Amino acid sequence: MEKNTSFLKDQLHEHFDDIFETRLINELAQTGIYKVYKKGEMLLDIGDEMTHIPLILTGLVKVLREDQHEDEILLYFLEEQDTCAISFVNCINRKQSMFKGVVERDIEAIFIPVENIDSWLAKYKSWRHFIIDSYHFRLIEMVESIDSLAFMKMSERLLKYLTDKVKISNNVDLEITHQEIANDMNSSRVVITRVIKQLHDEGKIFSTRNKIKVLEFHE
DNA sequence: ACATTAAGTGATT
DNA sequence: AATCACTTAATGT
Repeated sequence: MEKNTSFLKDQLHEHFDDIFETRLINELAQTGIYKVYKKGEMLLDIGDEMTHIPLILTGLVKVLREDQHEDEILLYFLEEQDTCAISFVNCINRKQSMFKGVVERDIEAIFIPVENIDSWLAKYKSWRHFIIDSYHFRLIEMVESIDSLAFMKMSERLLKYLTDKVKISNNVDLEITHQEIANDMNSSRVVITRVIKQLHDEGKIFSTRNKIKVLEFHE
């Protein structure tokens, strides 16, 4: 037990040192549960009851909304230093999740039990800021997602999707199929193929089987 | 060489 | 922008 706690402490210092104060890190290390998930595993399904919230050390999780007919739409990604504050509210109310979380790139995370989350809000300023910032950031991403759906043309949406992927993976070379993109964007493969071809011809991307290189993107 | 999976295309709604 | 039906190209065994 002692060994495990010190391992968690090290991990937290490595990834969250600039966010959390030492006393909080000690508490997190005592109550947190360290877990590793592989790509493709589901962290959370719609309807699951929330018992823990994740602090992501490494890797990437994508958060999706799903309708009754298994159609999915990508909402946002969680990466290092992120948590899902939305799930935190669910925790406190003991409500079921509205979202689905799937591992996009192998993750290491520390799971914090519900019981502590609430009391730490009053106790630790850094924890309070962390949760509020996270909530704020998630909201901004949601608004972007709505804008994209409501106002942008397919080609603009796709380019935003691709450039977001580039930013997150720090790599302009993406390994992805048209079908996977269609799933994330709740579109059809044929439509994606045609828009990809258009962007390719415009010189904004370079695409081959299973690969897309993003040539033009702006911060 | 063959089977499987990804991508391209015209026609239609 | 979506769907159908089909073709063509790339890749794995």
